[in-house]
Amino acid sequence: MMISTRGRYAIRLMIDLAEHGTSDYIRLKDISERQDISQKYLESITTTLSKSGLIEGAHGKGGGYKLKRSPEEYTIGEILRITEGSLATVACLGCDAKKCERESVCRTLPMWKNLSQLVNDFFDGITIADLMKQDSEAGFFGAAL
Amino acid sequence: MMISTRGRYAIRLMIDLAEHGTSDYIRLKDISERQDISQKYLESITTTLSKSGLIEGAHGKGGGYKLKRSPEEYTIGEILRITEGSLATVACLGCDAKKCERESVCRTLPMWKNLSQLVNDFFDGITIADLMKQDSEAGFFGAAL
DNA sequence: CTATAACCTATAAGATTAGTAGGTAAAATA
DNA sequence: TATTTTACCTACTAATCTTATAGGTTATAG
Repeated sequence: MMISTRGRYAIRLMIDLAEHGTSDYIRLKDISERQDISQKYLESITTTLSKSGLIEGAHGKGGGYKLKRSPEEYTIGEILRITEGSLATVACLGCDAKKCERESVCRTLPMWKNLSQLVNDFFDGITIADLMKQDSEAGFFGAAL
Repeated sequence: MMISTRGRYAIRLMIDLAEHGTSDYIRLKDISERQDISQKYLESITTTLSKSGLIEGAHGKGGGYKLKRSPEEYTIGEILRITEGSLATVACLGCDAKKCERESVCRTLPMWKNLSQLVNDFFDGITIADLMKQDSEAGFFGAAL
């Protein structure tokens, strides 16, 4: 029942881009140092984010990555669904779930569906911009749910 | 971000006990057949549940397992925290989390805390008894959150 | 005393996580 | 054009977690 480092690092990376890359490209090297995350591991994450069109990269000197939209246009839900594969809370609701023959009599399925809805709604209600302003209004977002 | 089979099977096992064992002990063999879960795997789950005092076992003929309380006195949260180890949504909030030195400046920690609270509250709001009556009022529980 | 069923310890295959290693391609600059 | 810089790409790996299985021991009922 855990969000893995991959998804968490992706969020921190996006926040870092939002905070430091108003218009310029930001080097992975800098993000790696600021966030204390291996540059190589970050690379594998940017590949995913780039292919999904969330960020764009530029080669060579002066290159790096930057956001393709403004921070308030990225929800955490979108980022996590891309980097974690899915936000399903049980295997039978996941992307590669095979049809379960107990489905019609399953006493727990509705509960998992409700939880999955809750989790997705929670993350879809928070944007990168929300996490940036956190200094002033610490931990207040997401609490309304 | 998934509840594993261990936790899910534990819930099904508890429901099975609640439905079939009004006062008698229920054999694992029967639960195994009804739920289509390996008896050996169920054994490892009952060990955990028994040690935590949620169920009690009896040896020999006529033996088996039964609940120690009535179904409405077990929350899903309690069962899952025991069988899954924890319901933390990120490693840094888990049981064996080592102190994170980024904690004071972490832009995402409040979000994880809010989510963990949400998930725990969700599961603590549902009992075994709720899951039993599901036939009539399918999927209605937990929706109030 | 025998059958039954929980209880206990150890092992293990498979999948996932969390990276690492080493190269290639493209862009800027000298 | 040569060099540096940076993203981009493919493959590999160590460690951990999940999902069990195997085989034996203990306690109880009849």
